[in-house]
Amino acid sequence: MTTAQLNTWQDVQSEVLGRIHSRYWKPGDLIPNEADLASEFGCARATVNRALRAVAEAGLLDRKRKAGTRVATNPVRKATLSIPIIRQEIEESNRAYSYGLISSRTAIPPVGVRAQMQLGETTKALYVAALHLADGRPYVSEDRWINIDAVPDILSVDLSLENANEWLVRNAPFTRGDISFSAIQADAKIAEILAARTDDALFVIDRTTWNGNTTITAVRMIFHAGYHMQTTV
Amino acid sequence: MTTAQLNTWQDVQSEVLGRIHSRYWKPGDLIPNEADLASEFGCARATVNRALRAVAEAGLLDRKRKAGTRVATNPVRKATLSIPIIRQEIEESNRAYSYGLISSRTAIPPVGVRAQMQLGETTKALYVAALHLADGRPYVSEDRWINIDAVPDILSVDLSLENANEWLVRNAPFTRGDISFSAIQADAKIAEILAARTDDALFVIDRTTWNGNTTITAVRMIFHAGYHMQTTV
DNA sequence: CAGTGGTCTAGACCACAAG
DNA sequence: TTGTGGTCTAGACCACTGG
Repeated sequence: MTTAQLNTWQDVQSEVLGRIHSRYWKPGDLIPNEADLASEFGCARATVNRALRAVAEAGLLDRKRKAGTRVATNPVRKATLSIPIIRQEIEESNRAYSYGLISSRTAIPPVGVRAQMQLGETTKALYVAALHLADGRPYVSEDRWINIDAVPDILSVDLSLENANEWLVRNAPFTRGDISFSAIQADAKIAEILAARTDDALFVIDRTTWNGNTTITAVRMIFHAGYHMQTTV
Repeated sequence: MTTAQLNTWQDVQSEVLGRIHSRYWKPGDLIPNEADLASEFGCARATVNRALRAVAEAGLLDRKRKAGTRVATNPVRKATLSIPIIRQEIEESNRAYSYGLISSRTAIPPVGVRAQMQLGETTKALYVAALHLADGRPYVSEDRWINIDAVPDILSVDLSLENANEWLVRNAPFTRGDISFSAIQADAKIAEILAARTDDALFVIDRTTWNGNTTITAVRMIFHAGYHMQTTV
């Protein structure tokens, strides 16, 4: 295969992707090393490296020192989904965002939440229930526990005016988060909140965020019936 | 702020993350330019660039030519979830994987699928229904339409022996895919297949994949009741 | 041990966009 | 117009790991 000058790493990347898609390099194949590709493409090795690294991050190549670079046999497609800030998600679809605080109080969390947040049996946390609306219609309900020790300032915030998530995002940076997606059947209570029918299937996101080893908050977001979360690979 | 020599881009990255988390650089702040940081850290500008680019990709910085680099005000957390190959997902949890073909035939797809796949009104496609099991118990049902024009070889594959997804992954590379996650209520038919109860809430992934402008396949995966998809940010 | 990818450097030029 | 990030280069050394 002869190749013209490929000057940018994007050029190299698309050449590489082309060779994979055309099956000129097949799954499992060892491809030439960076130095060889660089001289073939007429560019510097660093440029080839940048391109191959990008393709490897996308999951289409496996790279190992000494062993070389192979076309992935099980191209594990990585979908990057940006965890939406609800307000943005709603406003980007040209609907009016609004927010209602349902309840806010300190209490000892139930055992499940306590375990998830690694809190003691007698440690109180701030419980916040709220509803986000799009064009006045229920969009997602939010059930949140906040670790007061980690974020004491939260107690002085008026959560009927400012949405807890947005306050936390701005004032309580986190280093790590676990996210879980699932489906639940609506019970009478959540059905009423979301204007759904009992037994409707609802999409749920559970998230716990940490700053180092300290839990910041655990939240369950239950979306209105019919919600889809979408992304692209 | 004085800083010792930071020699690797990872060093620079953690210093930068530290300054963001400690709020030494606050959301919205303009941070020094690459050249200044390079001299402060005692490394080359390319090293700083590599570090800042990584942090920006994680969503914590916004970078613009001429305008400089700012700490993101709405740190859009990007969760990368690797779309699982079902067999791997099951085997990694130390359960036995098995697979059953329910049906395989060519037919004209229903209008929704036809639109999604951009097929003509009279174009036939291959329909495959299958069930994946973990330790003999239903794990996920798969309902798939395959564009025969794009992948004619699929017709000569014995899909009772080889799982359609794995065959496609190996033999029909794709350039692009749309994915959607949602929740549905089990009807009698799917409830029976998945050993669930009617009205159970089930987690669903719909995926359409393309090679250039050609649709390869559209698939709906309906997971057993109680399934969680998890990831980390 | 030796080949491969991983990274750093110093310098250079370019593309974009704010003023 | 000009400051900023984006990228390329050529060369160098290092870290990991397969054989």
